[in-house]
Amino acid sequence: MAPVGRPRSDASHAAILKATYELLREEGLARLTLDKVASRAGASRSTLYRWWPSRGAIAMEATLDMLNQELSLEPKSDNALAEFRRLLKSVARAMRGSTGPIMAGILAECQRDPETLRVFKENLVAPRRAEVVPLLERGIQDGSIRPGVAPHTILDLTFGAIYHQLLLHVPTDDAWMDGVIDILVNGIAAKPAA
Amino acid sequence: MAPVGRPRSDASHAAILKATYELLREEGLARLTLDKVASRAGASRSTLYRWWPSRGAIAMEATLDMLNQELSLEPKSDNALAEFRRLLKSVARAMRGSTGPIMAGILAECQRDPETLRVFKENLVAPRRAEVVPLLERGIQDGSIRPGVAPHTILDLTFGAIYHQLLLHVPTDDAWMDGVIDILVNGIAAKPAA
DNA sequence: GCATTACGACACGGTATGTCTCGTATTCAA
DNA sequence: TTGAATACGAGACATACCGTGTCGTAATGC
Repeated sequence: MAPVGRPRSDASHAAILKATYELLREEGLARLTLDKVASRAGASRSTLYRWWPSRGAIAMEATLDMLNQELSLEPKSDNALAEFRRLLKSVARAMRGSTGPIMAGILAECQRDPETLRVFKENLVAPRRAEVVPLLERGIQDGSIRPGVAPHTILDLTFGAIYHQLLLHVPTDDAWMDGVIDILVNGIAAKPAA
Repeated sequence: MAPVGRPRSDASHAAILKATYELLREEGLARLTLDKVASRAGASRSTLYRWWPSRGAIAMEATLDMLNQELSLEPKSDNALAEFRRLLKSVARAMRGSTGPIMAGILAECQRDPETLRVFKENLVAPRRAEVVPLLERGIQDGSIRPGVAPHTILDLTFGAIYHQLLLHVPTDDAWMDGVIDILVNGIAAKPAA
């Protein structure tokens, strides 16, 4: 049971993630090469390949580390719908910074590497949804959200809208996000009786 | 003014686009190389580079040719909102076939090549929106869509949702699309009086 | 000490890129 | 009919990155 041999170097691990993260901010995932990561981290490419299967995997780990710091769901409890609003705005705000292009790059990488997509869904999409879906279900029960809508579909729409702007490189602002939320909450159909 | 010298070969042009299109269906954009395109088309790589600046540009032209055949807005005229519904379903249906992965690949390519993104927005996104936005504005005027919503934001949401499923490789069906449209039309907020 | 594992440095073959040269083909104008 | 201009297919070339492998050395437990 006792691990034998020289242990993995935490310093090297940290240096690699740091170098990856810096390079992602500077040049984006598209121009990220393992050569650059290794040389900036003072590591060798062998070490990278020993611990990660692909470029996408390294970028993913570096990004998840960063995202999980940046985005934390603080569960204030008033109306569930109001809380959902706050959540969306915080996501949109995060994507407005240098995190946005990195996320777009990761989504792109997911298209060329199924394994990266799997990790992305498993370690980012699924956990986030697992937090938000109960919130929406609570909203249905407390009467702020109408019954009959599938929480997952709500999330497809909202994150879809944010991804859409990200991928098309359309900058977002609070007004845009307010418009999105308004449509999402109230719909676009004219009310029968105003 | 008269063009001098040997004219561009239409046969070669067509063969290249056909080869590109076939390879896109077979292997996707991620595995598309200009070598393969050239050899399948019986052309030389020189010819490809003479007429297109990048892999993305070739893939884009081939895809636009195909998309513009596949998707045609047939303007039946009843309620504008009903027409919008039909449009969305036809887009979702198109993305369900082999076109979906190709679109996802193009969106990915756009993240690594700004010029490809520019062409994509200019030749696909913008013209489509130019068709649909007036439809939505008509819906506002004929009373089926409530005033105050920005047509562009509606499209950000709807296409965002479709792209979202595409990029995360989540297959869609009619039920999902119905759910999306329901939320979009009616919103998620509980009606004050049911 | 000794087995075991991690490390950095480096080399190798493979693949795709973008640019270039070459000989040949096709068009128009003189 | 000749020549200038341009396109074509074939292929060479340097470059870049990839993924793997080898080496000598360093660090840990027994």
